[in-house]
Amino acid sequence: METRLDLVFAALSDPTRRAILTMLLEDDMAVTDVAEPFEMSLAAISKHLTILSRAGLIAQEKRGRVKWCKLDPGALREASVWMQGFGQFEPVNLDAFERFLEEELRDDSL
Amino acid sequence: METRLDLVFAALSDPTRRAILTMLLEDDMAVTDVAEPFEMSLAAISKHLTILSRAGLIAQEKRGRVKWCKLDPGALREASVWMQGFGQFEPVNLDAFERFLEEELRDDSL
DNA sequence: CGTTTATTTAACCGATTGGTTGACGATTGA
DNA sequence: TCAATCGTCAACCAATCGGTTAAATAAACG
Repeated sequence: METRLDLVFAALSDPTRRAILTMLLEDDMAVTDVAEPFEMSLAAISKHLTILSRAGLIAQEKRGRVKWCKLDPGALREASVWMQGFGQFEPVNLDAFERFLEEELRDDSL
Repeated sequence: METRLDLVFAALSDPTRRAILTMLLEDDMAVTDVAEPFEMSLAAISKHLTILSRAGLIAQEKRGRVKWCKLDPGALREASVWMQGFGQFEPVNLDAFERFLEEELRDDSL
C-alpha cells in the first residue's frame, strides 16, 4: 500500500520536480511555460507534473486548451510535520508523538 | 550530479526506511536488531541502512563485530528547512503536543 | 582451535524511473 | 475551414530499486 508520504517524498527526490515547485511558488503556470526553462521534452515535464499532482503537491486545472498548474502545499506540510519529529523530540514519548501526528494529519486532510 | 537533498528525499520515500528512523529515534541499535521486526532479509535491511547512511540520516559505528546505528538528524533538518520555503508552515506545535499528552494520560487513568 | 554470530558482498530478478520519439485529440485563431 | 498550439498517450530504452539467496569476511565464544 503506497502512502501519501511515500508519494510526497518520492516526488521531492527529483531536482527537476523541486525546481518546478520553486517556479510555481512565484506564480501559477501553464504546462508549456513550466517546461520552457528545462532541457527536456514537454512530455517529460508532463510526466513530472503528473507525479507532483498525484503526490498532492500541485493542483492542475484545465481552462480551454491550457492546463494551469498551481502549488498545493497541503501534502508538503504533511511531510514537513512528519520530519519535524526528528530533531525536536528526543527519546521520550515516541509512541505518543506518533499518535499525535496522526491526529494532526487527519485533521488537516479534511 | 546527485545532491544531498536528492538523497535525503529518496531515502525518506521508502516506508521501511522511515520506520527504521523512527526506531532509531528511541535508541541506537545494532543492524541485526534493526532488522528483527521486519519481514525481510538482513541483507535487505543492510542495504536500507547504507542508503540512510549515504543520505546523512544515520551514522554507523563499528565496535567489535557489531555495527551501531544512530540517528543523525542533520540532513533531515536540512531537508526540513528546504520545505519551509513553501507555505509558511508553523513548526509542529509543541504546546498542542503537550495538551495531547495530558489528555492521553487522563484517558488512561479512567 | 573450530564454531557461532554479525554484517557485507555478489549475482541475480522483476518492477519502477526518467527520459526519448511520434502519433493523437482537443482547442484556438486566421 | 484549416493550420497551429497545448498537452497527453503509447511504445520503447537504459538505469536504478527493492528484494532474494549464497558466499565471504570478521570478531567473539567455548
